[in-house]
Amino acid sequence: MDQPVSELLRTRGLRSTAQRRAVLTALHGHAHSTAAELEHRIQSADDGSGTSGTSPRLSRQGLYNVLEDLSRAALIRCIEPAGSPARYELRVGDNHHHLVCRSCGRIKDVDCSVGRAPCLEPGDDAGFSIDEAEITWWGLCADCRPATAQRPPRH
Amino acid sequence: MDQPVSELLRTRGLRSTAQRRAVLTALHGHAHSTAAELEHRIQSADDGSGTSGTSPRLSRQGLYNVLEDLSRAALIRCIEPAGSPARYELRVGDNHHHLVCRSCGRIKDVDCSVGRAPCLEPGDDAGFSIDEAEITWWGLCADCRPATAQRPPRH
DNA sequence: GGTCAAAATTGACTGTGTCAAAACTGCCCG
DNA sequence: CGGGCAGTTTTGACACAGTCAATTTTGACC
Repeated sequence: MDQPVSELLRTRGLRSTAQRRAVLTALHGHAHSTAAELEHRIQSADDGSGTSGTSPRLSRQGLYNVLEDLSRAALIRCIEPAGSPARYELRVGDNHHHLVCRSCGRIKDVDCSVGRAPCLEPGDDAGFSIDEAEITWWGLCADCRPATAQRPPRH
Repeated sequence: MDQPVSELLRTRGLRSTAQRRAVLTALHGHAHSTAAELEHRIQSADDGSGTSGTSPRLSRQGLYNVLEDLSRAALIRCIEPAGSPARYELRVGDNHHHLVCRSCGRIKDVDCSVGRAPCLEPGDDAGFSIDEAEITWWGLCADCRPATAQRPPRH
């Protein structure tokens, strides 16, 4: 089960190391993890696969190195919502966007209707050559919204 | 010349203090300043107005308090582009967006064609009640773009 | 299996921002 | 026009996220 991950790494010109495999598998099913969350998930448990893949030791610096290498290889993507440490996800290359709850910080992916970056053009590009439009929607998720606002007020 | 600022503060329910006036005036002509930049600008010089307004002492904590108070009063706005400390600006309430240079960090305002938040709706709001769409365009400014890319390639 | 560049670890360190308690000061009131 | 006090600011310690540089370890090719 680790074989595909190893090959994925090598096809991107990266060595297959236990640390890199661990970060990639730790991200499965845990989109938008912070570095600290990944660190805990990797250090305090095996990778949950039940197979031979036990977790390696992983230093903080090592984690940051891995995250940068994987980002540069476009195997993961990093987002930095205001007020949050950097978060990482496996969804890459589809130029999707994010919905963030102002209260609990929950993050939801939002498909990009255009699909490729930049999906949106500014009215005036001020001479920039733009390669990406990053969109973050802010609001309250269903759980955090006060009951009185669950339905839009009718005035 | 300080009178209007004082009144502005009071009309928003905030006391007019030397520190708050200094932050507001330090932001004039210096949009997208970081807290550190404001701190230096206020501590190391008078306010540049040439009038009686000399700068007060301002502690770091005091600066952060002021920035939070002014933000809550909607007198300033805070943005946090990925990879940058928080930045502050006086343009408020027009739901404008930002263009950021990946190389030098230069930030340009981009008018919002819709004008009021949220100017954009996600395809699926996942049950959130959305109040703002924050858009950041990423690219290279004219100064940072390599010469060969100054004109779009013609293939 | 040997070799060596690539990758990981170690430990100190920086920048940005926060907490809590004490001191100060605008501004209202008499 | 001076007292009083809630609202502000200062002080100093601290936390968090991330970075730097030097050393050690390791993956993968021969």
